[in-house]
Amino acid sequence: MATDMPQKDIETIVKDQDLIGRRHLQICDAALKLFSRKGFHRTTVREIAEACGLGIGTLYSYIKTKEDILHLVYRRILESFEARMLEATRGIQDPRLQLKAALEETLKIYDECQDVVLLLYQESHALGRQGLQGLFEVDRTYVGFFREILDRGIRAGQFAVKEPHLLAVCILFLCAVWDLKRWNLQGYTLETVIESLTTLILNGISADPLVKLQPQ
Amino acid sequence: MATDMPQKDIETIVKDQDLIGRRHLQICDAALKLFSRKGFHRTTVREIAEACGLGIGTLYSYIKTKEDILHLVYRRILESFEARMLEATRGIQDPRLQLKAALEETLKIYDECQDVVLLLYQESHALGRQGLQGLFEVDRTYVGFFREILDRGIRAGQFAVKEPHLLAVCILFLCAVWDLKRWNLQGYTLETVIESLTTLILNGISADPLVKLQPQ
DNA sequence: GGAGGCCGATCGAGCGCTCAATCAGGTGCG
DNA sequence: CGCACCTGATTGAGCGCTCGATCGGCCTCC
Repeated sequence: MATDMPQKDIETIVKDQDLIGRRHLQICDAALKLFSRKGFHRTTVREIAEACGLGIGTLYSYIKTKEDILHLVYRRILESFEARMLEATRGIQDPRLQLKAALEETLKIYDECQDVVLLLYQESHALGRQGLQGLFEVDRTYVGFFREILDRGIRAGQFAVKEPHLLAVCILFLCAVWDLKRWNLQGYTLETVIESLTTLILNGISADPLVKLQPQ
Repeated sequence: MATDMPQKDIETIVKDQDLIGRRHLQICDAALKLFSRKGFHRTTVREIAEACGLGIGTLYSYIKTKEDILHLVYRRILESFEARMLEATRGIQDPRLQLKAALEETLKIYDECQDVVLLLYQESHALGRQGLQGLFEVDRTYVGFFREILDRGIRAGQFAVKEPHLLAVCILFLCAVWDLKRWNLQGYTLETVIESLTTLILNGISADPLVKLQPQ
């Protein structure tokens, strides 16, 4: 599962693989905080070095360019998202309930990590072509996950969807509204959003319109 | 209509208001192309000056900072979006049809102006607080427009929506999927997306589930 | 002649990145 | 054990450069 994404392995001066791993974690932690607060462009490499307790030169022993740091951060984030997602929906049989659970978990993740999601949407264009391809790949597996749920629901006759892939993309995208439009959603709670989106989507794709979730 | 948004009027050296207006248009046109192609940060003021046929010094007679240019561009874009939107839905009585028309027009705009929409989502954080407030204001009127349609539909008993504002935000946001996730939507046509989103949303909020649009 | 608009050479702050010097820990030898 | 040696990680001053912004002189038109 995405463990073998197109790695674009970062060139390092240092040889020790174990050390590289630890340092990369260190760098990610520091960079993530700074990027979230100030954005990628406004954060200097010096700041990152200072924040993770390394000299600039040392930092550059573990990366080749500033962009590499962004790449590290993204990779780490998306892997953790995907893991949580799989964990939260594993073993649910009913497609309707599984979709509901997937939506709920994604929104919870997005709620906890709003800084990160903003970073993903706003700064990803700072990556080069190769870096973007890597991101796309991960996103595709995430979307593919929603798509599988939709497909199962369609086969079971519960969902009426003509373009499952398109819809999967839309559903996942819609979750980001909570982060990208939060300034226009003040006053709403996470629970309200979960409920509203779930209702909208489940009703929107339901094959049997009489079985409405949360009819009220 | 948004003509009196919090203007954050740009300080200029030049006095002639008419000239300022023309020059600002000139600057917008040039900057928009460059920003779309290279993003805000990677575009230099020198390039903008050259592209709009002004000297750097002259350009700086019509703005105070580089950020001002972004602000000008955004203002112009959003005003034109709103105008098209109003034009396309004016006079439609049935809330269902009006919502459908609003969705369709928004998606068409977003299709034509994908560079611009990307710019809006990716670079808006380069604006200061004041600039952002201005954007938010315009976005709110745009959202408010969808909200009015929803409210009318609710009063008419056609829509079952608990949180109309939240839903309006979601609907408008969802349209951006066509631009922000286009790399994952290759192969789909604008028409397919319009149809799928319209179906999803109208079914998702319909009070009477038996009246499905495009049941097929 | 002077006010208003135009110009681009110039400034200097700030950036990503390098590299020669330094340090720490392991290894072999007497 | 102690010393010499070596490899590889660490350091930060500084290089080269870019960019936003300025400023003083120039042109044009009333």
